[in-house]
Amino acid sequence: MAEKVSLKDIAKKAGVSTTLVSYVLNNQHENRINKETAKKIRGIASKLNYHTNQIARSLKTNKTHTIGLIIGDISNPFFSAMARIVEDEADKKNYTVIFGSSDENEVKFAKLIRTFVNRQVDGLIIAPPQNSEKHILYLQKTKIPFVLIDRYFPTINTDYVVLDNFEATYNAVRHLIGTGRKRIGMITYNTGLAHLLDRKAGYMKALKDHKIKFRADWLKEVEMYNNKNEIEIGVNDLIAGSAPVDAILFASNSIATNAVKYINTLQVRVPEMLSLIGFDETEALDLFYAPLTYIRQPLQEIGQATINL
Amino acid sequence: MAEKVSLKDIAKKAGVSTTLVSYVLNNQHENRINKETAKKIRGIASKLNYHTNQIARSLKTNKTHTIGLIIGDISNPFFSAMARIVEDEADKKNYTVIFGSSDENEVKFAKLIRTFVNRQVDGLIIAPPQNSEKHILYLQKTKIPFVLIDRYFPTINTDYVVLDNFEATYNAVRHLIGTGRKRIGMITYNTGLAHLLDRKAGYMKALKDHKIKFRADWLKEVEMYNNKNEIEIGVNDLIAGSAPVDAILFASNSIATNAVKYINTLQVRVPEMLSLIGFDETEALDLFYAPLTYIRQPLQEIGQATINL
DNA sequence: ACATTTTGTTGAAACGTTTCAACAAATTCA
DNA sequence: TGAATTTGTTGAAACGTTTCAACAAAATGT
Repeated sequence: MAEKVSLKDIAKKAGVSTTLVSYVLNNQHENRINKETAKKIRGIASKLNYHTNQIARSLKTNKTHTIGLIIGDISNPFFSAMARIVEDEADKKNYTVIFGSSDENEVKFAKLIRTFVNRQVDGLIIAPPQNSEKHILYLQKTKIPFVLIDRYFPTINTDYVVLDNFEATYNAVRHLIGTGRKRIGMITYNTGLAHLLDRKAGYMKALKDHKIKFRADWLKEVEMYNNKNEIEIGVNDLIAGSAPVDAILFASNSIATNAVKYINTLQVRVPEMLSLIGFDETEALDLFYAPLTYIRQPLQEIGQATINL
Repeated sequence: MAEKVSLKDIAKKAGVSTTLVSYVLNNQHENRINKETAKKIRGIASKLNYHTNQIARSLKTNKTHTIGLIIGDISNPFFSAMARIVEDEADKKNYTVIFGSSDENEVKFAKLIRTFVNRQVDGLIIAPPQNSEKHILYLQKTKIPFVLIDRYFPTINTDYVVLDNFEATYNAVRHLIGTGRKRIGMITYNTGLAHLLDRKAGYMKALKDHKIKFRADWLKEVEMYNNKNEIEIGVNDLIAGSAPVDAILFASNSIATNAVKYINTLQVRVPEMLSLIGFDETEALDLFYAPLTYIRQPLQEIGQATINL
């Protein structure tokens, strides 16, 4: 029971060639094939509970109908939301997605690329970590189509789908200023990732354009991982330091979550004493007593654009 | 540039047979093979930037080194945390994971099973939705190893890794009673899924064992999807109905999140007026002004046990 | 009646591996 | 020295598909 059944088995049972079975089951040459034999073949196929061996098919056709998704961490809500959208879009086109978390680690990232390439994925969707330029360049040589999401490398000419991060933070800061805030801090990562530099640049430019002199102690840069402590120190500095701020802009949802958790334990009234703006909506923050403003990424559109590329 | 290079290419360049190349690259028959030729082959392989075609290998070996993960929704924190752990464990054994979200929908679920089986996954990890027994039975015939997680079917004899849900809610309720609560409500799904029935049963039994007479209007059962409204109505009934409760037990993280969000907008002091206990820790709830108690699932252990099976 | 076209079907090669069975040459044994 | 063993290598089949090129039989045209 449940032995593997192949085209050959069907062919034998039907007394025809495997070619014919293949044609019928793939609806090819429909105009040529005898309706009766076709029906018979289909009958046998379903009686034997035949299922195409995709591996064999892939080997022959050189298409795996698989797309690889490499993100920072699938358990991060931002990425898992992304994954869900990619999955749905892929499904519409009958693709399956395999995923891997890089933990923003260049070595793990390289390994994932290698694995996915070996598996002959038809395409890749990638949120590249810092210092991974060379692997992106490698990928280009390999001719496997890929798209960067969320991040990009200004020095490399690739397809990418990212928010206009500069504009996003620029507008956010302008909004804060519009509501009367004058001392605006930001917590971001100490990284060279272009999208984060853009966010920083947008922040700076907005201050400048509104004649607010930027102070170095308004900007806190933390590690990308295990940064809980740093974030708390940063928050402390910002609200209790020599020049306390009246608003903070967080460069990512995970920074925002950690910071807000901490602020939650403090005696700070939000938004009366302190305005907060986050990046990437996340359910986690909905429960904060004061509603947070978000810079929302149009994930749906991003996902779709990506798959289509 | 970047043309596909195969064993044959290496063999030709090295003037040996593909057999030998295969042996060398897979470190087989090491004792037999001439060190020099081995080195030469390896040299050529890396110069040509050879990478095994896993598809071809899989076809021959009948192993794909892929495991399929079918959960309710990858963007649900509980499942994405699960996915992350599965990924890590799989990675340790050099497996890749493909995933799919069933949305608790039996039809989508069946399609995922079919897809993954066609792709010859080596094994499956499944959080089965309601009414999917027949697909599980089908899977058993197919001889593909699989494990159920989070849920199980009492009528089917399978491997599964689930929390002792009965015990968990039993203890939670006992704890509430221990802290003086006497009118304890529960919000769960109106479903036949055994693990949720267990949670309900644990709640009931604990009440009974502590001589608290259960009242039907303490128990609210909501749909598994699009239940925001129902949950809010449920919460309202529980705290403002004819017999207001002094504690609520939520049967899942998503119920808890929705409920707490709503409670957050009300004039209810937690935990003074109302105790809350959730299921499956989720970051979302950390920001609630009052710390919530959780029934935490030992995800790590679950993941490991699962992969090993 | 013969040539042409259409209809229905098939054999065999190919995709890139793995692996069995075999072999010649070199080495060891007695 | 001849037999036995070890060392190093290989040809070819197989995995389950897809697809090209070919063919016979039937139908059509003149």
